[in-house]
Amino acid sequence: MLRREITAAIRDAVMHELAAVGYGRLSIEAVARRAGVGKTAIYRRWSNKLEMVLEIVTKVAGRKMPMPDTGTLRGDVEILLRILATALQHRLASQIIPDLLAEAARNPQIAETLHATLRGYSAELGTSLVGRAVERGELPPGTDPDTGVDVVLGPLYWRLAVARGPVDDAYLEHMADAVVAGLHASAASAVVPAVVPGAA
Amino acid sequence: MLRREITAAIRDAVMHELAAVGYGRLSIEAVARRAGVGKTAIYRRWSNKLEMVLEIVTKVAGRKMPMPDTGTLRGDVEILLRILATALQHRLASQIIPDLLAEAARNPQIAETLHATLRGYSAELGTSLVGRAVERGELPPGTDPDTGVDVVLGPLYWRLAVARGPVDDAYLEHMADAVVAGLHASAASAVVPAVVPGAA
DNA sequence: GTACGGCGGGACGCAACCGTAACGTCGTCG
DNA sequence: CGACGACGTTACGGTTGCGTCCCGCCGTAC
Repeated sequence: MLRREITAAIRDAVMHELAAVGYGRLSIEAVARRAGVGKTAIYRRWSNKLEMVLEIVTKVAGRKMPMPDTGTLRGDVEILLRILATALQHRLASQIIPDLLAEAARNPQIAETLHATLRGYSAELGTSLVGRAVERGELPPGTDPDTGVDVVLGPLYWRLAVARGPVDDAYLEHMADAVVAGLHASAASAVVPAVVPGAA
Repeated sequence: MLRREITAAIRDAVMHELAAVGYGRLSIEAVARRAGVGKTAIYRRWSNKLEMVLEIVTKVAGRKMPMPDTGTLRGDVEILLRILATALQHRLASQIIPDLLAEAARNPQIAETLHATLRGYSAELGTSLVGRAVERGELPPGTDPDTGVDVVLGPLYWRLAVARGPVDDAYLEHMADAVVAGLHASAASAVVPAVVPGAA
């Protein structure tokens, strides 16, 4: 029976170590040191650095993201931006996420795991955000949810994770306006003809 | 007199090694091996892994980005998206850029160098793209160039470097429409009052 | 009370790198 | 021709990490 507190300590140490040195430099010994644990305890649970990191990260990332329905597209977008901004400003997340994304560019197994998770979020987000807007009549049917997700998440991710610029309330407000306008425009320009019932 | 061909071989090897294993795992010995060069030749040029990478990367990134003036905001945006899409799909760039960005999150010196370069591009882009649109009357005066840059670059970066989804001509067209709309909206919602001469 | 199993600690042999130093080679300049 | 300097090679001692093994400790279940 593996002791839970030990497992928890290891998970915690992995996340911090990941943030501190990145996946490439992460060593089992450093994790053990930080967790105050013997290497044995780690190898008893996972057989690989890769396996260990993937299991731990997916377990963390698997937590459901809240996706409230505010009743308007603008409201949904704004709340989503706020959630994302908060998440991306957490110390651990802001270091681990870009690191794993970079690592995914060269490790197929990490890429698969990461992008599966991301696809999950995106799909959920696309259907709930764009889908509900379509139902409300705020966006035309046939709007592409994927493109919509890019428009919503891209700018804020760029600012927070790439440019590392400041984000305040006013910025989020303006961005929400811009995003909603962008959604309308991308929907309008997507000349995907609606399915006409009975047509050949 | 250090031999140029050797220096060039080392530069090349560093870029490839950076793409293959990332900054964290990059070793001088591996660079020397790949370049077909002795370690001595490397230490004769740089004293550090950090110094070496920074010098090489900034030299590569320092190449001027073409920023044509098409006469319309829509045209400028579209051509910019095409340039960015091409750049981000290059094998080396698509692996090195995210890697260094992730590394920047924990190495102040890399962060400083990278963000200085990025600020340079952004400033140039903001003044030329947004600035010219303002001069033409396509955007209201007082439009924030920084927010504009986020709106323009963010979505495409997200799709190419994060979600790793496909990008074709149609996508770029829709995205250009969305971005232009977003720029208008963010400009309109930015209630930065124009400076009234003579006001208190 | 005894057997069991997870635990930390420590040591193992092996491999990769670090940064430096001492060679001998080769092209170039004078 | 001779000196010089950049080069590749090899070796150095030292560090770090790997994955495995054994030890003695300790709580729990029987």
